[in-house]
Amino acid sequence: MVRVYTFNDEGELLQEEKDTINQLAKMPMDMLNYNAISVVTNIYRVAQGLKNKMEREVLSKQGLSWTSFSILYDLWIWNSVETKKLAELTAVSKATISNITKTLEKKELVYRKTDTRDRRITYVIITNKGKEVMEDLYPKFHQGEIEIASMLTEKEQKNISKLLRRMIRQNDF
Amino acid sequence: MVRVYTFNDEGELLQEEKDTINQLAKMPMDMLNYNAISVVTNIYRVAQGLKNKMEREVLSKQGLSWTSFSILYDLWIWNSVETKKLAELTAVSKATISNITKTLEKKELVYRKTDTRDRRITYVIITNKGKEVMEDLYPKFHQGEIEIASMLTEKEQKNISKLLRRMIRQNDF
DNA sequence: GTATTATCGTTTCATAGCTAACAGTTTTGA
DNA sequence: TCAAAACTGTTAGCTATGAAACGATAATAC
Repeated sequence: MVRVYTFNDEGELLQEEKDTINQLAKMPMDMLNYNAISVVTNIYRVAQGLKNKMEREVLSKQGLSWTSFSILYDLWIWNSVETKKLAELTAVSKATISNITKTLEKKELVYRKTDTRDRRITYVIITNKGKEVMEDLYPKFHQGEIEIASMLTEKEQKNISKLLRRMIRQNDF
Repeated sequence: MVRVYTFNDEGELLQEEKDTINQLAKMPMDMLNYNAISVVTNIYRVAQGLKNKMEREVLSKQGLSWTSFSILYDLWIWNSVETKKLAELTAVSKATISNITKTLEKKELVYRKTDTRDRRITYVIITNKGKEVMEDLYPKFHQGEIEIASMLTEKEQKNISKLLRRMIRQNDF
């Protein structure tokens, strides 16, 4: 759960940090936007926390990483997806997809198949064993999501989702 | 920017996905908590987006990863920190700290020093070159934070931070 | 119709990240 | 006192991650 700043209990940046930034970065304290710092830091911390929680409590049961699980989930939904499409969907590099697919293939959860017409294209296809793994993991994964979000009321959940989607859209994430 | 679910423009899960989950995971659609799905997915997506943006637009100038930057930031503030403390602060394993510290040492941004009294303890200390790197990077990093958060009003920024901090506290992230 | 260009996936090489094993050091306990 | 236990950091061995180079294939241009 990597984080940059140190906050106190009220979510305020420590005075010592403010002073250091002021002196060392030659940035007067009134040039620092504390709200922006807080938004970015807290989003990242929650994201890392939930990734770690899921990998530790759910995905480790099947020896899968978050990204492996994401890819296997896509294949569970779509059955067969081109390597290139997987890279776009999960927004990791094609090299990473290549590696992860290799790992999933070693576990016999997926297999590869070259397109017969355009032989540059490779499809990745989920196996029955892969489907069984997802049938086992998905309900537990979703339970984890519910737990994590349960710290907010339904209204708050809708609200935070709306704000996050705006950030995604306008920042082109 | 790894993500699991596919949403349409309104932030709704695709019907095809609902059906698949329903059939394959034997989870009736009314057992799925869409708000929880949305919260978790969108938080993760924003986090990955901001990490990628920072690494691409800011940190790559000095060849630093997000975690390397976090560690160097801590050292910039505190000057000298024990390896063990760095692992706690950044919440990565001590093995990772060992590796990253080695990389930072190779770049001459930090150096190590063994405690003279308790020789099990190793301090990591920032060099002048490390400080110069932070003086260069930090203002650009903070500018990136401001940009990302600027998609929200000040009131929304305060609100989302409050909700995220509650998730951090109650989930023990 | 062939040469150039574009596309796709893998490989290579580097860092990041984890768990487990290890080595050295200090503390504890009887 | 000194052997056992606890602590700290590194190493070993694995997967994940990306950029760049590469090899194979297909599309384009002339």
